Amino acid sequence: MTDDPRPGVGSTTHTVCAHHIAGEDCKFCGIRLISVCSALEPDEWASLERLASDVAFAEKMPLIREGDDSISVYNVTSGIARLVRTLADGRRQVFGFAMPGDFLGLSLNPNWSFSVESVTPVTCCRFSRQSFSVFMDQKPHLLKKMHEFASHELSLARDHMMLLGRLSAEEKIAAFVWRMRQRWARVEGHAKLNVPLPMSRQDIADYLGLTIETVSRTINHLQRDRRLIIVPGGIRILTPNFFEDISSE
Amino acid sequence: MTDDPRPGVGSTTHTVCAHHIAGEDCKFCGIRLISVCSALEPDEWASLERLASDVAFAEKMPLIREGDDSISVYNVTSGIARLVRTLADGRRQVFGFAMPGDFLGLSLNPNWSFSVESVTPVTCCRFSRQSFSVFMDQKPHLLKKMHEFASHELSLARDHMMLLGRLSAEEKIAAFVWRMRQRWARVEGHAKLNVPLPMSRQDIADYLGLTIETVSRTINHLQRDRRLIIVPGGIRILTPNFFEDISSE
DNA sequence: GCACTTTTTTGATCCAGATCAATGAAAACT
DNA sequence: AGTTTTCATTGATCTGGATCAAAAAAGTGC
Repeated sequence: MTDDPRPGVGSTTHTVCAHHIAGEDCKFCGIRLISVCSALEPDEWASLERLASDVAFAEKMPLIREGDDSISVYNVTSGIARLVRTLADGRRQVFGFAMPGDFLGLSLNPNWSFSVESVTPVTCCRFSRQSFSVFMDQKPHLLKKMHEFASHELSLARDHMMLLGRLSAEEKIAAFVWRMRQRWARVEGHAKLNVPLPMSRQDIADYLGLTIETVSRTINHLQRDRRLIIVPGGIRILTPNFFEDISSE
Repeated sequence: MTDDPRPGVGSTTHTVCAHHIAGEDCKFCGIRLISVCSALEPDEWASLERLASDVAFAEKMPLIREGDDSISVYNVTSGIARLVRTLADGRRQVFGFAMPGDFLGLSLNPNWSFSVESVTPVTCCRFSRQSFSVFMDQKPHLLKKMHEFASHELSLARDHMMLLGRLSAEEKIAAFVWRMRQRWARVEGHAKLNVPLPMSRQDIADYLGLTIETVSRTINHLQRDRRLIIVPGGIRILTPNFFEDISSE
């Protein structure tokens, strides 16, 4: 085990999925302002901190398995993970990508209805569902924030239904690129034309209800049309208006 | 105006979308046990009642228009309505069907991100968003129930993403029929093999990401295979296992 | 009842995206 | 450096569901 201070780097191996990091301080947490914790006053962090443990996952590791009891809930602090459900015959649907500030376990269900797998190395702030639930019952602000997060997710889910049901392959890819740009903007505080896409083409296909071949062809077609450039680890947007128009239509 | 006692019948005309019904009593409300109101104690109903007004809509009337300010929120007490978004070029996606016990306005957004239109005559219990929000802040049980409803909707939305992204036309229709059966069971207290489908083929198509022709052909194909029978206003399931298996796969 | 509108069904044809099949390119390992 | 594995790209072909077109059925109003 190395002592590389970067989250998720050197802190795990391929044989160990997750390990505990000495509890860090909410005051220094990079996502405190964009996560559900933003509902809490500084003096409330101390009590929440006592319930939390930090965990790190190497890339391509399961954080949560569909059907498992929901023993823990998580606040993603770094990295990116996919929410996914697989049918008996292997067909897969990716519901979304969890990024820093996202909460896993918004619903109060006793077990998970989807799996979560790290795409990059991921670190999370983990709580036992039980103790988090008790804490929430004592803090109506936090419950209200959880409800805000859940309704925001519901709104994104409906946008995605529109995409899956009614957009063409090109429109799906363009909307996806634009959506990822907005999400990075939230995490990083500003929007860039360079959009990192750390997930595989297969993940993108399963998110958009396409095949890997169609995803590849469509992205390369957009490059040929000078709408974007494929760069290592992502793409660079050349014509923002094109993407914005398709996404807001 | 007639005095037909059935909800939504005779109480509206084609020129008037909605009208107020003399405030009724929560004690006699048929949906009090399945709606968000189930979070409240009998003595709390009185205070909620003071904020409520009953409204009725004729069939095929707009309850809510996408983009409008969210001035009111609604508890559906009878009838069925569709939640729908339309693109500039007319492509339409139906997000779901609101039935008795469903709440419209779970999210705290200041405006609506979809339209709601009555399919059959609909009656609702209406609240001003402002006063409902204040009431909710005073009743953490109610907030918790709202959060439960929102997370349940989110879970249904994810089921629907799987359907839209990865199921075949036949699977979509079968899953839809089974889902409608379960929803009626919740409203009526027991499941039946006769499944009323009051919405048009176009609504079903826009819900499932298909065309009206494919919906018609697929339902008729299932009838030819003796999986169901088309009956006036709906269908009758002949082989429940077939539908259950497809839906739970 | 009969004309008129709307909705559903059925048939013929087409095409966007799936499937099948290599090939290329980048990591990961020896 | 060379070998293996994984992932992305490209090409050829196929097909499920869309589109186009029309007939049948179910409402609606007079």
